[in-house]
Amino acid sequence: MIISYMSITYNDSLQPKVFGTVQRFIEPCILLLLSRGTSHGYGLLEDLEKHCGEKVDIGNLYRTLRKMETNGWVKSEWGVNKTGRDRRVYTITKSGLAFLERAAVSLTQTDSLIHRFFEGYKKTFQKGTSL
Amino acid sequence: MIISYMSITYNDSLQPKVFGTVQRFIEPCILLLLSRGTSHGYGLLEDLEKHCGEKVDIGNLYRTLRKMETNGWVKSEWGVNKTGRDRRVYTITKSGLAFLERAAVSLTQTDSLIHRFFEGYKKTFQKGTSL
DNA sequence: TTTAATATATGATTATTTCATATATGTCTA
DNA sequence: TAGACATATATGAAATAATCATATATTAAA
Repeated sequence: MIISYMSITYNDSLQPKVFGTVQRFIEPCILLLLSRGTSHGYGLLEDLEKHCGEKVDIGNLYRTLRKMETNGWVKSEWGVNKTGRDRRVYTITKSGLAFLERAAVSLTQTDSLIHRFFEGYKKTFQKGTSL
Repeated sequence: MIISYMSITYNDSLQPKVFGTVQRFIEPCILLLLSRGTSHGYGLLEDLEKHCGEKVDIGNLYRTLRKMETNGWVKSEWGVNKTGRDRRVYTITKSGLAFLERAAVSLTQTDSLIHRFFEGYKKTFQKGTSL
């Protein structure tokens, strides 16, 4: 999932490149959405972009869903779709809910780490510095 | 840098494994420390663990410093050390300060993304749910 | 009929992190 | 003085994660 800051990359390209994402942040996001009701890959894509305000790599999304099923956090089955092609519909499992809970706790730590950075940053740069 | 949440991994191992870190978070952290004064790799290791409260992979730290030098965010030179072996001493550059600023802005976005997740999470789970 | 939207998926590559290991210097202690 | 330990820098190899490109199928609309 694309979040966070822009920068030049390490490679030769002069193109600015997005980086600084929270690794595997998409997983708790998916689980949160599925905890409200079953959904399918493409539907999750739209919800993730709406709720997170960020672009999601569609290939990554489908691959992640399969991996999450391997982990036992979700289960899927083909659902008939009258208005289009059939969809693989995902449901959250008990194990998935438990992971979501752990992820939330852990993201609190991530959050406080970022805030610790901000505190230090403000302390250093807030008062009339040249930069 | 080790932060964030624990989980089982995708592979066969049953060992819990740390994941969910903010990618390349160590870079703005290093730059913040260097903006306060020059330092060397091992010294930064200690400061990062003290200020961030987290373990840092030493190999990753040294490699990152070299990459940051390639990017022009820091410059280094060998400094004589009377009490031990010589150290490679790093100084932040103007370009490094500029990147630090951009990173801070970007981390604000990361932060608000995590908070948006928390809001949704609380809305779904706060009121007397079974889980 | 061809374009677009919906829908799922994988191959290949790149990026990033972690784990293991190698090297060097200085201090302390048995 | 030999060995252990802390300090100090660094790279090889592997694992992990994300991105980019592409393939396929279905339906609606132009």
